[in-house]
Amino acid sequence: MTVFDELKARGLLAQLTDEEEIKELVNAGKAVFYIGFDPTADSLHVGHFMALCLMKRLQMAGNKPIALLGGGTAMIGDPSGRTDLRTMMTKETIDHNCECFKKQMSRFIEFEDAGESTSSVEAGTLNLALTSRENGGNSKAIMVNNADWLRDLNYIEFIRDIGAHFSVNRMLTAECYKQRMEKGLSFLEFNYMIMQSYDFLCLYQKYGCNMQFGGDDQWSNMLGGTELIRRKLGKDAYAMTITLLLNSEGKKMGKTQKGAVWLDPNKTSPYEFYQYWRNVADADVLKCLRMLTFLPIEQIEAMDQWEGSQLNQAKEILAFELTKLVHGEEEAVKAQESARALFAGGGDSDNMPTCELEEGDFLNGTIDILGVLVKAGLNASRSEARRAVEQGGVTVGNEKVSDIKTAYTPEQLSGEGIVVRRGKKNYKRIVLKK
RNA sequence: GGAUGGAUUCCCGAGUGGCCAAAGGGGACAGACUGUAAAUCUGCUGCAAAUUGCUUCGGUGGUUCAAAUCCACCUCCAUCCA
Repeated sequence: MTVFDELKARGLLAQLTDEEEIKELVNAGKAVFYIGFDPTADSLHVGHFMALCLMKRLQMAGNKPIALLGGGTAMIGDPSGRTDLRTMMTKETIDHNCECFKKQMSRFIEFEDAGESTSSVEAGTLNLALTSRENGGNSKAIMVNNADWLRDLNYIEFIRDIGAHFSVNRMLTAECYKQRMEKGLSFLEFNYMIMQSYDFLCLYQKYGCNMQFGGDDQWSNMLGGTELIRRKLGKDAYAMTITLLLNSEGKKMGKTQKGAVWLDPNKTSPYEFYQYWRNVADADVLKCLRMLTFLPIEQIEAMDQWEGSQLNQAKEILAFELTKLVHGEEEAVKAQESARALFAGGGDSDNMPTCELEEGDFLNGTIDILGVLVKAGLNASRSEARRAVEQGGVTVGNEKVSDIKTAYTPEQLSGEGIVVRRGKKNYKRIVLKK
């Protein structure tokens, strides 16, 4: 199966400027494509992950990826599909986020070393990659930051040179501004599309980048780029968007009430990450497997026959595969084992999230259950913890706690400690700090 | 710059002097039922030393025994006019 057919079969493709052309270029490994990532936070999330997977897939087929960090565009903020203004970030925050993105991305995608493209290299594999300076031979990715060409732009020059090619009338009809037409759109944000279009032009000129991929919400911005290239250079460039990963209720996936599901293990632990996918709705499992994992498409199609509780296995596979991709096999195994131990009952609790209590946490030699819940982060406040206990949602060991006055002494927590559960899925082991 | 309307708890939104920690809905959380799913039903949803106390209704001051509610100024947003 060709890459293009595979992408299609996985339901990843949303909109394309020219299907035949793109298909041909991509299958032949001749595309130089870019995907932009605006550093709006200090970690990548699931949406970025999909884009990185796409990058990986195309790279494996011999195409050359360019990862564009939006150190310049993040100064403006993309209004696409948003109902409100993004909070403005300082340069320092943006630069810091760029660094974080860089590190995370290098885990998924193979990048050229700095300076590699000019100097000769000794390692055999790299040499091979450099046999041709044309896009065909070298499929190692490069990383660029649009801060390099956007931040120092001269305003007058820019609007004469680039701005003149944009029709405000047309821009206003763009889908991505729809929601903002009701609530208000500042001139600052209105410029975002032009910046992104300019990026494409720059990359086209500098690296021969002839394709741009991105989330489906980027469609308008991407078209701006292809059009600009045609007007400025009279050349064809292509754009293609990835389907947004929506759940059966039409909401974006990868979001929890606490916020995004991050790829950074310090922001979303491998266990939480695993649990997120373990808990997707029946209706969404197959879609997620297709769009997010690298499992052979035939294998996924076979699971399509599964029904009812058998789907639980599919969820386990999904959770495991994704955790493996993001955090590595070792972490994935750990997460799976602790999940099985907790939900299948009893067993090994070695990998359970643990909270250590110190001497100061005890008042008059004891700590009450509410204190434990808050300390363990299972509840945000004592009031909340109280409610959880009163409604019968708290279990210590195998015993339901029904009295909010229940208290524990350091002796009760010594050794193995106790396992506290709030609700069905939130566990924490409490031990004494040594 | 002018006119008008607006800002209420996680979100939407009611409240126009005491009966207001603030209706209703959504979401979240907990319970029942299940398959760590969905749907449904029930409870619950500011904080705390908890039949009580404390802090909240864009901001700052003021009137009053009493202010989300009245007054003044300010900030921000939307619509129309320029």
